[in-house]
Amino acid sequence: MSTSGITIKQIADMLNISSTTVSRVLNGRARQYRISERTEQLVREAAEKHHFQPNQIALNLRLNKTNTIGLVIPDISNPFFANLARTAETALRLRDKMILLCDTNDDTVREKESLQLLMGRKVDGLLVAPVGLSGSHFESFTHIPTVFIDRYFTELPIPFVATDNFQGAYEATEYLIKKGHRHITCIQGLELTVSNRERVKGFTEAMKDHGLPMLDDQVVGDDFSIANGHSAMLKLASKNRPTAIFALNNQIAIGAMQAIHELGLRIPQDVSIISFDEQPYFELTAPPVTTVRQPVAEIGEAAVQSLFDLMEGKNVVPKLLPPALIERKSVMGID
Amino acid sequence: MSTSGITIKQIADMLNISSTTVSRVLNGRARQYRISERTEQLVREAAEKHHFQPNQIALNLRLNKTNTIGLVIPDISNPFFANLARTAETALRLRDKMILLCDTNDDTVREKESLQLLMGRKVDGLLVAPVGLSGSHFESFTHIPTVFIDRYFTELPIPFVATDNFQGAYEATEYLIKKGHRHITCIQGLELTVSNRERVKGFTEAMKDHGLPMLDDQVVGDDFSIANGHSAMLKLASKNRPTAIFALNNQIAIGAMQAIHELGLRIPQDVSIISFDEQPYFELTAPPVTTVRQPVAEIGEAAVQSLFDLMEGKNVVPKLLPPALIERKSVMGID
DNA sequence: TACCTTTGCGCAACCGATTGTGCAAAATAA
DNA sequence: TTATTTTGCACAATCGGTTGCGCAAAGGTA
Repeated sequence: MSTSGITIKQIADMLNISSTTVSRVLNGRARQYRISERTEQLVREAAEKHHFQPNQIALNLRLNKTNTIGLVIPDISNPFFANLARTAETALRLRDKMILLCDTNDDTVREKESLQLLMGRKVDGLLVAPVGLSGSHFESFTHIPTVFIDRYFTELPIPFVATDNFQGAYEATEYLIKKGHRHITCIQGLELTVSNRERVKGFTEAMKDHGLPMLDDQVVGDDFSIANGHSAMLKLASKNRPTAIFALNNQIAIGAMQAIHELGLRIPQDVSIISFDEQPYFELTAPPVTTVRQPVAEIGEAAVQSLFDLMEGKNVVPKLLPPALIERKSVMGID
Repeated sequence: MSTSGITIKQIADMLNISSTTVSRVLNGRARQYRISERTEQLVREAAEKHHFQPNQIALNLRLNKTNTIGLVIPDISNPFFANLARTAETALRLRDKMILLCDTNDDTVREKESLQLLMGRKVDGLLVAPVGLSGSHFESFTHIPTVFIDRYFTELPIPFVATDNFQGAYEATEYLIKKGHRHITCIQGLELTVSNRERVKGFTEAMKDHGLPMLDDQVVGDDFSIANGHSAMLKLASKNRPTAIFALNNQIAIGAMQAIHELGLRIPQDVSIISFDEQPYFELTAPPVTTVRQPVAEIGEAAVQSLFDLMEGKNVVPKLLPPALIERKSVMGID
């Protein structure tokens, strides 16, 4: 019935005491400020009876602290980020923080906008998977504790927690090469992201280390979507089809596989595929997909931990967590 | 460099004017309050120069409005809810609202806790996929605009937007029956949710309408997780194995299929399967899975629209959106 | 009785904005 | 010149809490 909860002042008026006293009782400072036991009782009962809930907004303003963390990610519908969000939510809940969610759609404008909005809302900290390669617009944010997740900028003094994308991509590529593949195409995601760049680097480095020439069109595609995987694969098949595809995330892999099926090609006989981002269903596809697993839960938890360390003024070092190759049936050995 | 953004008062002091004037200029009320053009210019320049961003917390308190919506869902890592979250985020961003995200893990305690927290933060509205069958704890929340998504309580005067779960389940079951299946087992999710109950109802109703007896253990399982699908399927296979499985969401389907594979059984020759919740990868599994598609984007958008109608005092009617059966290869015809 | 200590609590400022009202100075009219 | 209107802006309350400090009344001591 109460329109919006009772206030401390209303309780005070009911009991004919000051709001100061009510506040002190409800904050457990009754003893400290010599509030009589009788008054304390009365206050507690009234608060209980009317389901008193302190107005966080007022608290935020007074204490200059919102107990809120901004989570800025490119795509919550991408299971990788959804899982990250979940572990972060859980970890933050344990620490009495809530999440303001921003989905940037990997759009720089939307990202900047989101950061502005979160600043205005005075979040206590930021967890962000940034778009772009330079991160120049983060320099004006150095005063608010920020931890990058999944993507980062090494030239900025902002800690990050991410998969060792280079290593993961290198191993995946090496795996393909050792299986005898020479003509491998990498379908990449958004070029303007560090995770993509590192993966591409791992790919090219492995190719080079094994003496394989990098051809034109050996890295194709332009974002982390299913649609991109799909269209890139269609194009690839129409030309000089590679024997193996390295999909730089789970969405791209789905799209590529859809295209392969549509074309009536078989995996892995006609084309092999390996994907970044392990997902439960990769075990069930036809055939099960060999993937590079990212330690999602570890990333989420470590990021939250780092953020809290940062907020407490501790020194925080960036973390690159090791990926793991999960071998299944989507890559054929050739000779 | 600024520790946390400049305030209206600081601008006022710099220009030797009052914060009132600054506020009025920045709110475009200069003309209305007869601020001179010169003063207006000075204020605008100062604001621009120092990247003035109004403190939303102060605004919230003063205007009694937070431009924040609470999104309360059971599991953000479930792609169904992740997609819902994404469409909601986009729709809300267009309307200048942000999302406070709560993942309840389908736990009543966590849900209540989340609602309390969101109340304290004075969200302008609530989008929630509730746990439980009765929703009694929502009665004390009637004063804050709320729209249920995916799940709901018809006895409460709170509008909802959801799939017509009964119809979807009925059609799926009927499809199995028409394919000749007689021994069908339904692996359900959390019994204490309306969506689950409606789906189970659709299942049993279809069975009854087609004169098929309901046996013991014809509905098994207890939550919407992969683990549940997996363990339920293992148990089912060890006894009197049904010819078809109806998985009540995508996660359960994944788990069940994993189990089927582990057991060395074939889909659909040994056991057919049909799932709720269309997902892109269901097209790629071995075999592609026949599913009931929920109109996720429509639900998300309609829910946000309903919430705004509610906040504007309009009359809002509950919406049950039609599902669609997507036929693939995971159900075998038998005779 | 006079003085000191303890008890119990309230006053008022503050956080950063918005907003109704008031009021001097300047401009205009009579 | 005087009265009136217009211009240009500031004061102070308000939102709902927290917190440093002050102070009267009660109790204790000499």
